[in-house]
Amino acid sequence: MIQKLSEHDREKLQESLAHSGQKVTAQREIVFAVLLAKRDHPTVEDVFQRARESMPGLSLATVYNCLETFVGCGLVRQVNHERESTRYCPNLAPHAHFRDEATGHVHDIELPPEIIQSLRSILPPGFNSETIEISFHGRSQESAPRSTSN
Amino acid sequence: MIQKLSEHDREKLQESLAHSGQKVTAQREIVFAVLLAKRDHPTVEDVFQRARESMPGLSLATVYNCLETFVGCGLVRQVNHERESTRYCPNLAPHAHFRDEATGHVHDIELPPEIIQSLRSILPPGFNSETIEISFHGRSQESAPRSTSN
DNA sequence: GAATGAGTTGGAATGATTCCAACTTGCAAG
DNA sequence: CTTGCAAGTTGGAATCATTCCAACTCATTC
Repeated sequence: MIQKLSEHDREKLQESLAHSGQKVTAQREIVFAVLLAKRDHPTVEDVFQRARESMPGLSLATVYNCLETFVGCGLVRQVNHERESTRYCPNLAPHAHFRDEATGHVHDIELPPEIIQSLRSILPPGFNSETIEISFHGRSQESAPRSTSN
Repeated sequence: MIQKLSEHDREKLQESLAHSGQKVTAQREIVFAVLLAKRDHPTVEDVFQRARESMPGLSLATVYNCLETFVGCGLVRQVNHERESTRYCPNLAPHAHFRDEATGHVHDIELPPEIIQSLRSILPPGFNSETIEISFHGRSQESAPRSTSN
């Protein structure tokens, strides 16, 4: 069961939505809360399942709508990997993604500003980029058994 | 109509396929030739249309099969952008992609090795990345009218 | 020249996403 | 109030890229 939004998060939601002429609804609150509660880059289906625990009547279409709305007003980012289901991420700081091919998990990798700068600098003249997406693909030790010595 | 493969390209095809125990077929030759002929990151459907001009009986399933085979033996790369159709790219040098949101075109951006190095260096310990994908998203001046003064 | 196996084929199946028309809700104007 | 509107929600149908599958082709080997 998902916790209600903190006052702070509700305000963020309210402001971002208002900014593009939209309203806070019960469904949007829950979907947003689900995203904040477990930042494991859930798919639409994941969000749907989790949100339904708090609101059994919620429909899948609404989850799609809410997520699209959030992306539109800059509250969350989409994360695509190959042709798999789209995942969603409420981390707004500039970051890359690391996709563990063993587990399928996605991890955020912080992106230092100088890297972003140097990436921009490799664009030939005449190319203006608004967004840069970086994704690593490999294996991490997350699922490997931890050394038992500590 | 697609030109036949050069001797050099046919050899590359033959070797890469042989390397993973597969054979050169007429269909694979044509599909490969299509990729080399126009490096505009075609979709499967694009490749299908172009290849059919030379081989009208070719089936879409075969184009999917050929492209998958090529990816498997390292002859071409897949390029995904959001949830659009997968595109294919025979440029094997390390490069990023720039996606022009006005035209939908994809451009290759050369990636200097030191950038790749510095990107690898931001991964926390325990993360081993085999591949890094970088895609820019914005507008280029490709379709803007050139200055008429030169 | 029959058997084998890789490759090809067309059509059916899948699965994520989008579309749509009906329904609900909150609110503002009469 | 209560009527009407606009925004949001809903479930189911439609879409579309991709995958699956079983039948077929073809070159090779015994």
